[in-house]
Amino acid sequence: MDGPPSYETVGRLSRYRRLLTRRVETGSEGVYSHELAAVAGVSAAQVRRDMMAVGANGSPTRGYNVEKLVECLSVELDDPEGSRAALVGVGNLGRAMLSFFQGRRPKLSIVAAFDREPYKVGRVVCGCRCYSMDEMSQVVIDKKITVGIIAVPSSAAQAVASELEDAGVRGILNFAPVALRISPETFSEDIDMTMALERVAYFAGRNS
Amino acid sequence: MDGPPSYETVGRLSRYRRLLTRRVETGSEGVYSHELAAVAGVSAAQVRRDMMAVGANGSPTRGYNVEKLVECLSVELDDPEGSRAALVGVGNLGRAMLSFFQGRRPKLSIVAAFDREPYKVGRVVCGCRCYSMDEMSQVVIDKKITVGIIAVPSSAAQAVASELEDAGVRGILNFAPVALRISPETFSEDIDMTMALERVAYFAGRNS
DNA sequence: TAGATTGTTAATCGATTAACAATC
DNA sequence: TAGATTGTTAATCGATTAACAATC
Repeated sequence: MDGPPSYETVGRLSRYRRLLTRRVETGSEGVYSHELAAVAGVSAAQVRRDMMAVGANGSPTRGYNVEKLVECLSVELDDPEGSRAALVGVGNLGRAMLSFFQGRRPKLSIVAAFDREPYKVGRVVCGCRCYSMDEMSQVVIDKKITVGIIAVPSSAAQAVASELEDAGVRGILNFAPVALRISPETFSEDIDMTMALERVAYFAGRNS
Repeated sequence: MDGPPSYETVGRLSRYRRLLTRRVETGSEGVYSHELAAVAGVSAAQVRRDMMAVGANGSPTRGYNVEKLVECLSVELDDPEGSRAALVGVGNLGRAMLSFFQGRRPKLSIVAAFDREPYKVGRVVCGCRCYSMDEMSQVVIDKKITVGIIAVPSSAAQAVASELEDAGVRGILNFAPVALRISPETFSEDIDMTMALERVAYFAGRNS
């Protein structure tokens, strides 16, 4: 395993960090790969491999030092200058994202929200100011926003994605069930909840 | 490719169906693998392979008949008796799920919602009745619910999962960022939005 | 017919797991 | 020391892609 961590690896690193952060609070010192594996729902070999990827090392007798590990994971995951995200679409889903993220991570925060509805503009939702769609490009530029969250109806998603990209956004989390046409330099991840629910329904009971 | 369709395949099948349903409305007759591939964001070879999995076949001159294809996909994806889902946790995310699903699919519907808050109980949200948590097991049994959506805080997720399982649920869509301990007969899919956003931030601009 | 596409197998690719010497 | 765990390589596994004969 050389080269940068893969898509899957980064997801697990994020998960490990959250789990370990809880563990720091309970005051535990060390953690073995099989312990972290159990709470994360992966194999112990996978954990050790991922630890290699971030250059963390442990001791055969004490396992990995929890605090050091959180530090290692943060060095890998966080941009030292921090990342700022914009939310586009302040519907139920958008508000869910805002409340999930409410000051969770010091190095990653949602610093602006945008909505088409005039009555939402100017309001502060979950600690985040809501701007009009017209202000989007300017705010994204001014606040040096590099991450966009698309939580608008499918019909509007492509236009929003293009505008975000033009304003400098280089990573998009897209909840609209459409394939975005974006430049290969921009990373995008799609979360399609309808698809996920259909899949769960499909497999429900089928693996019995 | 034999055996049942994989996790990834089922996801794509669901996506294909949605895309094709739109296409039926516009009245197109046939679709080539490369066309469907383009809108779905996958390769043409992948589409043809997936078509094999559902036993659909096309013509070298006209491609796949769109209506037939939707039918084939539905035969594979839908339970003939329909599937009923329960939503647990009527917060922002829960309401987002309800509004996404509002009578979208005839064979898959959210037929009950549950929440701890007394003021939500008895109300109808997005066409779905909200019950108290105490009624959960009974309603799940009575309505023959087989799919559960967990949109409650992490601290409550495991208890909800266990109770759903005991009441007969065999598929769980879990939005809480915890690894659920459930029986191997129950299928579960996790959607971890915080992890997804951290991952997007990580890769933003890094693949340039 | 000529040409593009389908259906299917073999090759490739990447991620996960197994195995085990080195270590504490 | 004896025993469990780490760090790392090789083996496995599964999914995607390439290739191409068959087809319309």
